[in-house]
Amino acid sequence: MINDFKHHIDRLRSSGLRPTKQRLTICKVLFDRKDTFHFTIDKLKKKIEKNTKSKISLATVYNTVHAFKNNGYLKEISLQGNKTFFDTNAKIHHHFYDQETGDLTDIKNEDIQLSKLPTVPKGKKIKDFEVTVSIANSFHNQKK
Amino acid sequence: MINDFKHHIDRLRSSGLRPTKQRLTICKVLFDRKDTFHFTIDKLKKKIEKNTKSKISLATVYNTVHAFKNNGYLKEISLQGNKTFFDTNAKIHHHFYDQETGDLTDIKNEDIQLSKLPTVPKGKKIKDFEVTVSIANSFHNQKK
DNA sequence: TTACCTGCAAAGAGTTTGCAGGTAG
DNA sequence: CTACCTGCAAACTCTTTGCAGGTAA
Repeated sequence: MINDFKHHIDRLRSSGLRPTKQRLTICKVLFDRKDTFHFTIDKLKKKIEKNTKSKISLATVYNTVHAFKNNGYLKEISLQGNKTFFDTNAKIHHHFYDQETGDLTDIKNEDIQLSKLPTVPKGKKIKDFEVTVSIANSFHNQKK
Repeated sequence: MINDFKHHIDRLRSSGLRPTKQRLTICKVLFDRKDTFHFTIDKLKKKIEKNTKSKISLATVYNTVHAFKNNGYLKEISLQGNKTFFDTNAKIHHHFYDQETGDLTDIKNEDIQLSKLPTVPKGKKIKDFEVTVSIANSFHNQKK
């Protein structure tokens, strides 16, 4: 369904974001796919440039990703390390994190179950929760 | 029990780490306390300098914290954002993360319960898992 | 004496910001 | 026309690295 941007245009407008060429490209890369997509800003920028065979400004990618996150299109993932990952699946779900390769994969919601959640501090409300399961090869020494 | 470093010296030696003045100071700040301590490298450096009224090199704090982490004295916490937090509680446990203040507090192990863990990819083993519960004031708008 | 450790400064990686020019409505 | 958006470059923050001098064993 090439050049079918209507859906994306409507969504952007409904969030008060102008449907610019760059934003529509980003929407296409992020959301016109079956699988969920885990990415860093840099990886996304490279993917866009590969797909479109043209350049996009880093600042634009940052701005757009943050706008999409603030509007609930994307979710930022909690991870060790100082790289920021985002996920096109904005619903509550969980991840395997491979300590050796850095790979991130979704855990299907039915494959993990919290039977008890703690009571939250007074005046606060649970906004989200996230389980990260760190994995490695069986022979891996965790100390390094 | 001021100046009682024996316990720390023994532990450092058993990990192949020389018990230097700086490392003992860091041990004292991190482990001679009842409560668990959540910190960034920078926060730890400032705390050390306040306690000892003298300077310590940033590189030394980094080196030491990483050595302690690799030897299992400390645990790195999975969080959103690009700041690295460590925890003096190296056992499996979980956190509340306050989206507004950035505060991190422990969730007691008995207050949270996973009744089901997913099967891991072939050849891999679970090394750790961590639940992060994001909280905010009840009137907080998650989109910002 | 030798291997390891510390401190300093420089370099690196990732992210944010300021602003001039461009574009959607 | 006006507010918003993009691209560039500079600035910032956090982390890592190289190396000379110092210290534990």
